[in-house]
Amino acid sequence: MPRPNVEAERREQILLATCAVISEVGMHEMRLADVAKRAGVSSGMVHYYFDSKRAVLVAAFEFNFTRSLARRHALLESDRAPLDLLTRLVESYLPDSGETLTAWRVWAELWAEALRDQEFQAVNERVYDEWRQLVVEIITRAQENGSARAGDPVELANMLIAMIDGLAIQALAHSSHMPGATMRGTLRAFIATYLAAPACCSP
Amino acid sequence: MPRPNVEAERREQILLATCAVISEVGMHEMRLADVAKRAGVSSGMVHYYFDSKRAVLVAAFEFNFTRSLARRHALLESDRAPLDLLTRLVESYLPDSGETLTAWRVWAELWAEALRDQEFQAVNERVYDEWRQLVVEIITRAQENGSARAGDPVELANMLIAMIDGLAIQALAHSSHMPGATMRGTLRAFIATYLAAPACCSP
Amino acid sequence: MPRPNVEAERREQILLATCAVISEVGMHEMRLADVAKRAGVSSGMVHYYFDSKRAVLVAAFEFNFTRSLARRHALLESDRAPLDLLTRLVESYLPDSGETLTAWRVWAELWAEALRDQEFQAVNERVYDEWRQLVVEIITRAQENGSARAGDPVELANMLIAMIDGLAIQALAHSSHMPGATMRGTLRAFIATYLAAPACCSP
Amino acid sequence: MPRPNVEAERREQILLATCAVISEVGMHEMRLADVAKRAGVSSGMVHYYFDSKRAVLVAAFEFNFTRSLARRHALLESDRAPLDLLTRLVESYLPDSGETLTAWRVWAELWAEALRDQEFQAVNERVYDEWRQLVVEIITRAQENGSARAGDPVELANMLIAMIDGLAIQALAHSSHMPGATMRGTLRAFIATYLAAPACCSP
DNA sequence: GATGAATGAGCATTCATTCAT
DNA sequence: TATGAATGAATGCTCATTCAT
Repeated sequence: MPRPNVEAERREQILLATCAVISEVGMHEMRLADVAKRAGVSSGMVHYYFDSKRAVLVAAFEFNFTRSLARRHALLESDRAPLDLLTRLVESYLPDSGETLTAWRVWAELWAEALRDQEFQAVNERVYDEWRQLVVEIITRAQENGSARAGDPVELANMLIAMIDGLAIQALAHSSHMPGATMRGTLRAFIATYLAAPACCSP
Repeated sequence: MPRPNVEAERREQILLATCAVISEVGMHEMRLADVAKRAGVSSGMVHYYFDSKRAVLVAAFEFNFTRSLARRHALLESDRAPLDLLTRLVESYLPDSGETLTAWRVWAELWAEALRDQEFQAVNERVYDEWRQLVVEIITRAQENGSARAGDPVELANMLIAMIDGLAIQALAHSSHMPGATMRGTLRAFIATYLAAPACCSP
Repeated sequence: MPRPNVEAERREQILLATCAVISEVGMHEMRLADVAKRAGVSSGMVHYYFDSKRAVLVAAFEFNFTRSLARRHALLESDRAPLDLLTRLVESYLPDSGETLTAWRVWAELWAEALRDQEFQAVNERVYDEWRQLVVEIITRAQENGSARAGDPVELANMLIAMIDGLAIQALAHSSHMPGATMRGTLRAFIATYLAAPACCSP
Repeated sequence: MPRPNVEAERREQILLATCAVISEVGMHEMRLADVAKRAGVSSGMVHYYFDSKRAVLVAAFEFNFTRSLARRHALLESDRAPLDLLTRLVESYLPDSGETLTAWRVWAELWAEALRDQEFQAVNERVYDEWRQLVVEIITRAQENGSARAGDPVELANMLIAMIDGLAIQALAHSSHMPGATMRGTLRAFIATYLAAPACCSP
């Protein structure tokens, strides 16, 4: 009696292993044999569920993003004040802890490859926009309750998420000029002194 | 009679070709045979001047940065007002024109690889800090003449250059949400509304 | 359902081809592609069963010795008088016939390489000592039944096997001064006039 | 004013270096660049004096033998009793000291290659026969003065020199069963108990 | 569904040889 | 004589992919 959804189970098993291997050695050094071994399946199995290495990678990038959001589900569903939520959300992306670090490294691989690969560009476009919209919405809510400065929320969101990415790259590359603390401080400063509404003018 | 500097000439010839190939196909798909062909030399010659493919890559990353700065030499030596200089400098990095685009793509490859390779990390650390210092100095001069807001110039520089990088990644990945114009507008907005001193208060 | 011993079969197939190629062109000119072609397998298959060319060579040297002994199994198990057995054994090593010639050439390659390679030294030590012990035992039995002269059987064996090797080298190098007949005659003379007990003195 | 015999000088310089390198890494791993560096000349120079790597090797093998004999000139010209001379000559070939060890290693390379190379076979034939004749003459003189047993001196010489070679191979391969002392003892025993005339029968 | 044996195209690297100087 | 820059053919090894079982 075939167990239901053995397919979904196997695919997740393989994609989890894929993300781990990408994070450790990069997508170019990643061998399907390593993925198979890590997932505890045979190499033939990987090809049974995915047409090619590239297909595994594409699926893994999507999977990486989906899990990344899922890990923040509780935070996003909490009823914190928008700017507080934004701060906590941003800080949850500091590339220091285990899962976040792995996810960042997978992200970085996707970016590098998306420079010249249309399929990866499409993945980036889709998931990165989902992430942008999330930030836009929070900023909009913050503007609505007066805690954020006025201005195009998309532009403000782009500033913030681009800054996160740029800082993360240096942090991930172990730059001595960008330890986690500096990254956190820089982002906090940006939110507090730029995104937040000026504490002025009140009577 | 030793031929003068044939070595320096050959190395530059090879590194120029290397950057072009990295930009086109990425460092992993780059073949030394392609580099040789593009440089118009034999494959053996590449190994005559460089120990390995990796050595070629490391040298190419340094070379890419050095040329990048050199292209901006005239701009940097001009006697523009600091904030104007900063704006023009930043805009010179919009990844649209030929050489700048090539340089960005090479940069992006270095970053992706620096996540897990110490030698590339060292290159990134060295050249990225040189770039950061350049921006820090301009911001400091702007603060000194009152055109930039107060605050830690290093933190302000980090915000700006991280934002440039993050926006550039999306632009380079051909995200429809980040065309060149949007990138330019976002950076201009950041400089004008955040870095620039508030145009207030003057009598 | 695992196919039975496909591995052992494939390895033997490859090692047989390896010995043939070593014999023909030497271990340094031997190409894994030649081995693969001769074994009727793909080049990748050779690497599937052996880690490296060196690993193939080491295994081939052992294989060469093992087969060499196996070919003499019937002779060694026969119930000939020890000295007669020794004579026939020695003569079976005249490097004239097909398989013996091939085996000698492989041996010679091992020796030359063992001068400066520890791994090959270990192989030589192991298999050459097995060969020495075989001769020692036969000489000992000959001494026990009075057909061989007294003396340290190991020293006598070393004299004999060293002489075989030294003569074989010249024979293999096609020296006009050491045709097969001369080699045979020299070894017979040594056994008859030195190893054999003096036929004297009996009352 | 060209110095006379700069050619002879250069050739010797190169051949000396060649023998050293062959002894250290073998003729197949020997690089002409290594030889040039060791000889203190440019790589182009080696090809100026020798047509090819093979030509260097052939010359080096001859050179190796000639020097080997030259080192024993004083011994051979001494007026020792033939059997004493033979013993000392044989012992001078124990592969332990510096120059003798080097010479043996070069010899061994020649042999291995002579198995399948006609040019090297010719070199071996020529110099090995010179060596054999030397031993034949000493044995003949020993027989003439009654110190050596009767018998075909060529066959006796072949036994002796083959035994030397066979023992040397194991000694050179660092076999734990054939240290220098064992090799010496075995050769002494052969000369004393086989080559020497039986000490019997004297009145 | 699942396995793993088998394939073979592809590439960095080495080095004898050449030749302009 | 002498140099060393330049060549390019040659090969061990990797790994995505296939497919018989």
